[in-house]
Amino acid sequence: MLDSYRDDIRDLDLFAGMKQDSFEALMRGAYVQNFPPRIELISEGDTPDFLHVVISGSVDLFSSWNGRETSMATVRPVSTFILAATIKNAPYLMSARTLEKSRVALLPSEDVRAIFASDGAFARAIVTELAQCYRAVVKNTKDLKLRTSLERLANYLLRQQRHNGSPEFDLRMEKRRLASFLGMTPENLSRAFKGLEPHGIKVAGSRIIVHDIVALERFAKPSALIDRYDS
Amino acid sequence: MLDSYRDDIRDLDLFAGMKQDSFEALMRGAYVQNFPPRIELISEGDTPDFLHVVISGSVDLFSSWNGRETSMATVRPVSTFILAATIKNAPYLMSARTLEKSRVALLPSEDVRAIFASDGAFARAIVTELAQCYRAVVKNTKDLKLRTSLERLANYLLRQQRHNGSPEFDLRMEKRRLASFLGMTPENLSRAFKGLEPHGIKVAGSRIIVHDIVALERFAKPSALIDRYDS
DNA sequence: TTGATGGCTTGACAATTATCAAGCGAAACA
DNA sequence: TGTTTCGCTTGATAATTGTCAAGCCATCAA
Repeated sequence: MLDSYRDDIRDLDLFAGMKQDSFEALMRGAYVQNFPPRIELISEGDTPDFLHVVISGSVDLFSSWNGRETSMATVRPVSTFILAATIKNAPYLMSARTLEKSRVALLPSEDVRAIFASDGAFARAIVTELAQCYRAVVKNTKDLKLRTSLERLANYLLRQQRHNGSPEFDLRMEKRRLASFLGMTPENLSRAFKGLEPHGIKVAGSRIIVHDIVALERFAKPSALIDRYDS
Repeated sequence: MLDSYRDDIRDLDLFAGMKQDSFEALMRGAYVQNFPPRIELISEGDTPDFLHVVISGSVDLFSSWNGRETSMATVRPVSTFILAATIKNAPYLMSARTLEKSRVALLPSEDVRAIFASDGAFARAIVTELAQCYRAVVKNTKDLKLRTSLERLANYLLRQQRHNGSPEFDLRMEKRRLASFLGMTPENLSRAFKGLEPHGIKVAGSRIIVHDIVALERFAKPSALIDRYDS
């Protein structure tokens, strides 16, 4: 594996504090692979062979049931995904596919579990990571259960706006996938954008302009306990 | 603290493997308290002072936003709640209230974090617990996003039926709270029960009779990756 | 017993969201 | 350059879900 990839991985909170021996043991069986867009990396129900680390590109986590499909999350570099399944050695609950050309490091699950068992610092880092993931999913559940789709979109745009720091930004994903992520149909999303125009939003293709943040916040009523990535 | 409570706690997976020293240190600052029904134990947004362990009774975890409220989970003995917030020392994302007269052990958060940092076995047990919780919430999200309310109710009843082992059982919670947990209104739940009558369900008050499991399963299409508590 | 309470149910209606079909328009391709 | 493709949008309609109001019924207390 290229040193630069190795350094990217080492810099992740998950791997930064572990013993050098452990890290090297983990890297020994690891390898990096390049994938074209729209390749399914893992399928829900499968048993985890590898812990995945997205080095570049991006990955969609999604789930299916009864012919329906929903986007659960987007994984962007540099971060891992499907840690919980790897640790528990339990079937994946979500599938993953590349959204674009992506580079992914694959760390054998057995190695991850072995080192988890022997390296206390690694175990503690996993705790922090899982606690973070858990809280993110809880926030998402609150978003889904307590808000209408219009409110979810409004708050999503506020989070993006805050993240970008600018009142004008591009959606970083297809609208159809955003719709799925927010738990609505593409048609409904299209109408929701229209519905936010009286609340300070202008849309031109994938370009979003928040021309009245105060109005948008008045409508969206963002909450730290749902919308903040930290905390 | 009574030895029997101490033993109950020690028997939890979370505490079973830790060093005896660590456990005793944890118990030193811990105490048990009795609460009447409908007492709010913690409020979302607060900073975690204690890790809670329900010894007897039951506790509702719920969240609010903009005057709306939703039930997120029920905690039954013997198990802990709000572990992630305690470990991260981050604000509670959910509130908790007793559903009935309950006995709860309170373990000071600082002690939990200190021992988490020093006892590797405890850290590993926390990983397992958090991974479990994370996966439970992911399943819940899939349930919410991929199913209609009628399908959610049908699958909920199948899970209960499986759990009880009998085709006939009592709902263990108020219908209004079940409705909230399933992400619907009480009125809608009432109609959903009616809607399941053609699919093998009979309802008499809080008594549920699954008189045609095959029909119910044909409608509900349960999935291990959403509906199984294990895996 | 009587009355009050509160959860549950029902009906009527409204809001939200999904579905289906058609058309638009930008990007990709021959 | 023209054609195709595909995501997005729009309109019409249907299904789902929520809201409001009223009534039922079991429980509990006076």
